[in-house]
Amino acid sequence: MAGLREQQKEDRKKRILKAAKGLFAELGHERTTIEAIAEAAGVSGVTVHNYYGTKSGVLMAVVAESDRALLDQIDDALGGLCDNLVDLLLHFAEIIRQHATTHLDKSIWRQVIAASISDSGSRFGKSYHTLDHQLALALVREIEGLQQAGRVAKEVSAYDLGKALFNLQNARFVEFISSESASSADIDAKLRRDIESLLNALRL
Amino acid sequence: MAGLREQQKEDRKKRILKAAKGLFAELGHERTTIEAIAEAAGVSGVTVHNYYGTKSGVLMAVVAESDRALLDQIDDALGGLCDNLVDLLLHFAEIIRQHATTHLDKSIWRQVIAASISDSGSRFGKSYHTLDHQLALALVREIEGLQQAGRVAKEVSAYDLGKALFNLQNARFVEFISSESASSADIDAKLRRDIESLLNALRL
DNA sequence: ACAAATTTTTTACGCAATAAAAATTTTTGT
DNA sequence: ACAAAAATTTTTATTGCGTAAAAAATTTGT
Repeated sequence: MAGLREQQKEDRKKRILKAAKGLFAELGHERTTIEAIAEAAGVSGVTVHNYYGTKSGVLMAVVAESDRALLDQIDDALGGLCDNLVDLLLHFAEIIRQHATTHLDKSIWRQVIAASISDSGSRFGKSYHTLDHQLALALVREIEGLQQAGRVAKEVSAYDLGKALFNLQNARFVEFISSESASSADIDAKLRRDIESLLNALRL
Repeated sequence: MAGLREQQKEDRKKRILKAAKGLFAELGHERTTIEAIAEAAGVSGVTVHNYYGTKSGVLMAVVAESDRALLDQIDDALGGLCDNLVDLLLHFAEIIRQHATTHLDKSIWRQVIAASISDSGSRFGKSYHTLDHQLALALVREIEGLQQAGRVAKEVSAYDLGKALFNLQNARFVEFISSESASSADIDAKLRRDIESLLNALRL
């Protein structure tokens, strides 16, 4: 049988995630109740808690799923298109924002980011940060390409540079989702100023 | 009387904040109940909600108070001591971490940061971001000093550079509070790599 | 001092989160 | 195939956050 129990667990997890995905998209985070998710998934409310801990835990799991899809395509989407660091980061950031807004609205993302910080020690908090890290690594790989092409100093660590740039991007992403009125173009301009002022700070 | 009502409101606010400050420090965020704060302040639980909206709202107000104290001394603490950008930011970051850890523990700060994102539209969320911005402006002023001294390119906007550096610092600060084991020295080293790799990325 | 306005408190409710007991279902051994 | 054992879900109960509306108390203006 290779574990009927395990199989049923996987089934329930999937059903819960599917139900949650639909309800979150339809009603948002606040108006979606654990009980509603449970009912739609055909389990009890306590079972949802047993699997995902908190409502935000369920939400983070939903996001993790779509983030894995992003990871699968990010290399192709970047694909050596940019020939300099500024364009690379701006393109990267645009992909992230695009992906985020097509899947969930800003208020939901605020909950996701907040939960990833307040529950950073939980299973799903950690899993979220792991995915974030893998996203940063995609940026690192592109930077290595730029170094090969002589567009970035070979002396600097691509990893360090990639993580720093990712952090800059992430700070502006949080700003993006924190204001309903912030447009992608607004944030793009700000991020450009961030990176250009840093890159040119020591060009005396 | 020039407003007895206003006076009493201020009184209640102060009592609530004082009670909350003590309870949060003693018991942490989770084990501190709104009712306990209310009782210690001599008001009803609903009144606490009326003033601060949520438990995290109370917490953000407590933090805002200590942040104002930091703002009053940050210029002196920085006081033109550093003669280059890297040292300046590292010193700035150290002051922030020092201030943070002497007032509240990491778990509380996770709640504060999370609330500032998820409730960014609320009164106290906005006030928190305003204080953050003023902190960044202190950094901007120091950078202007470095530009005068010819240690930073005068062509770049001190404001843009200051905001970018502040964002880098803040990302590492969040990392600092997100892990109980992250030491101030660990984060210092990471932040140094962040800024150095960015500053040197185009030194071909 | 009294009527009006403001503010707090009381009261009630929905939901998240947690814990423990009860019920159900799968697994295991024979 | 069956009964005991083990694992898992459901039921039940409790605490606390957050919100809303009515009731009570207090200040204000005349």
